[in-house]
Amino acid sequence: MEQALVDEIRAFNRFYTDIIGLLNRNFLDSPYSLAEIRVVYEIFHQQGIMASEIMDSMHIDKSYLSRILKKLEKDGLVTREKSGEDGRAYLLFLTETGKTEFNRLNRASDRQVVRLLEPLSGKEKERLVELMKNIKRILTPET
Amino acid sequence: MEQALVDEIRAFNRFYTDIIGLLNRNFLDSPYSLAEIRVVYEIFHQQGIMASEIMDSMHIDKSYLSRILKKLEKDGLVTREKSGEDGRAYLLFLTETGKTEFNRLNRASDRQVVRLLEPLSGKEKERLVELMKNIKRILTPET
DNA sequence: CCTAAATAGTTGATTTTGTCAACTATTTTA
DNA sequence: TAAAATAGTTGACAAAATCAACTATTTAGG
Repeated sequence: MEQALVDEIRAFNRFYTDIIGLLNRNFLDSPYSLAEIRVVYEIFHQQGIMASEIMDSMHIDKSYLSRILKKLEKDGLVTREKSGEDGRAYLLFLTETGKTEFNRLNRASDRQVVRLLEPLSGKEKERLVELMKNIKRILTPET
Repeated sequence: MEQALVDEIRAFNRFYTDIIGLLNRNFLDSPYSLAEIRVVYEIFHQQGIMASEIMDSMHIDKSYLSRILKKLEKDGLVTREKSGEDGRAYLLFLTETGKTEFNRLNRASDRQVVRLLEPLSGKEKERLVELMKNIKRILTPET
């Protein structure tokens, strides 16, 4: 095992965990938890998704998810309708309110990203995004 | 605000949150929480650190940290001694047991990293680590 | 085609994680 | 040298997450 590589990756993970923590911190003074926001994100990006799919992608307990969805529905961010194909399942959708709220939440986080980028030159910003794209490319298995 | 850049960074964060989640998942079937492991990490890397310093770097409530330290001390991973310079403070150290345990915890996580790297060629691995180093360099403010 | 196993989702009970306020004991500031 | 700030602890509580048991439906195998 190439321990040096593994160590570097561990170091990066620790470093980047802090960055993500910084950017997530302002979600925390919204009325929603990170898990709840993440659920909204999943539905935003895949209208009509089933709870069990969210459960798989988030690695979250189905009972916990069920309660999160109940709250989001109560708050009017999410609606569900019975699946035609599977009588046990519901299809989840963001309401207009849900979409608006999702964008509102992201704007606060975006401001934080902008603050993070502030000290960088235009060239550095471009380069950063290039690097990120490349990491994604390498770590995303070919289809 | 360069929205395209911000969007890319948001996408990367979401992507990398999943990676970190994957790598952290096997910490979760250790007897320690991520917060506890992180505290051990901080002490490992700075023997003699004070609780208040950990509190600042982890953005964790001091009462919560106090209880984590109590548990780690009870388990024999951490010891503390009164600071000579500040009569209110304690200096924290990992015991040999603590160091051993910290390495044991990391080994499980390392195996997961190796698994993640498996599908990559040697060249891709090198490149990945290069990219990570560059991101760190860009995002770390000059001293 | 019909029973057994698997899956989607809910609910109740509980544990774990994290926060808040109040407190003691020191140290710093002005 | 009194007032404010800081290090850390404790008790009470709230939020987040898990576990087991359950209903209802669907899928798989004999």
